[in-house]
Amino acid sequence: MNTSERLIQSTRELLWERGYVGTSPKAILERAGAGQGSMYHHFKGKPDLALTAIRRTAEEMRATAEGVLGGPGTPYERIEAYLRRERDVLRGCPVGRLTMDPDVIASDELRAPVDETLDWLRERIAGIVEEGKEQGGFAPDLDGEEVAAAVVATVQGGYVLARASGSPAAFDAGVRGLLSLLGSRTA
Amino acid sequence: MNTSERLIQSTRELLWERGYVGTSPKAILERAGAGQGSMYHHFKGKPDLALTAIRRTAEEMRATAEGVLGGPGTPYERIEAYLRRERDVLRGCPVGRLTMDPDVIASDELRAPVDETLDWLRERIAGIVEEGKEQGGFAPDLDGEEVAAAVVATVQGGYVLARASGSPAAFDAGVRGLLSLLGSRTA
DNA sequence: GTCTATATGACGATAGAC
DNA sequence: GTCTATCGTCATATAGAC
Repeated sequence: MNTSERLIQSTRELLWERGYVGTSPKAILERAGAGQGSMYHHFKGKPDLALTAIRRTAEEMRATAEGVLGGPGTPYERIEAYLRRERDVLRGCPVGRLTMDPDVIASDELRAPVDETLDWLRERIAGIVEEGKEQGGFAPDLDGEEVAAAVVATVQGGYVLARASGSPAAFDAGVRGLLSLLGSRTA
Repeated sequence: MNTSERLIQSTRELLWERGYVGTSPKAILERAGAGQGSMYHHFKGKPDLALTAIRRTAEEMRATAEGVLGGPGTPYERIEAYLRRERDVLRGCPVGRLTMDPDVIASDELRAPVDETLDWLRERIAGIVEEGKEQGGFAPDLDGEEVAAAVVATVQGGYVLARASGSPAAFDAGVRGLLSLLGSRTA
């Protein structure tokens, strides 16, 4: 892996672990095994490198989600598969956690990939719910966008509960709770 | 308000806006209109002041939630009131946001009030769900703890969606989505 | 391209005057 | 109790050698 790529990967890891405000160029360089000069040769500065890293992470998360949501099964099963997919729960969501970062929220450019990713996810799930309504799997009075927002929020909030308690149990409980409500609205 | 109290209030505001890592003693002092000496006279340092501030915020959040959850109405109505209660959605949750702060998670002492508050909230709501099951308002196959986790997660995750998009709409959609699922399980 | 050296200011804390 | 002065370190970036 070349230096530029190592810088991006190190930044992705640190943004996930410590957020934007908590990540210093120095820490990135140490992890990447590079000197100051390399970073400022390949990138304009910390925001530029972070933007590249965030875009990469966002792309990857989208691909992972699509792998489950676009898989086989009924609409309910695909949403269940998304909710139950294996996660490193205590690490939190590498995209969602950035919404708690003041510098990310203050910058339209840094916030954009976060917004686009979560928006895409909600739309994707909303479409699946609508599909389920047509097929008769989901109750026709459900609103796809609303249920999708609840699904994504349960995941994002599940990370919060898990990290607060230091255990993935609360995440899993929330998922089971939502599925128990959703499952009863299926045929 | 005395200096000690001003320091606590300023810290509470900054922790909400910028988190622990993003809040410097200097910023606290400027907002409180105090000098360095005052802070180190009243508190041992940044972690000590932050702990005091977090405990205060946690207490207040608990009281606010109890005001709604302990109010009148059926179990469903009280949970609905909690979910729909007025919030400054784009500011996020002053307690939940701390779970994304690496230094808070790394310190058992700083994490404790966060954990206790969210845990209390889940237990409180779980009890209301169980109450609803006994009264026949909620379907008997529901698990109180699981539904409670889904309720709290929807709120915490709703903040994430709202902040990502820069609009409270996604929070409201998630709440409506969850209520539409929960409402159909009531008598 | 990558490195080290350097600059400027911020971070978190201490010392000691008043 | 509150203030200013000072400290050693880190954050972010630039300069310029190799």
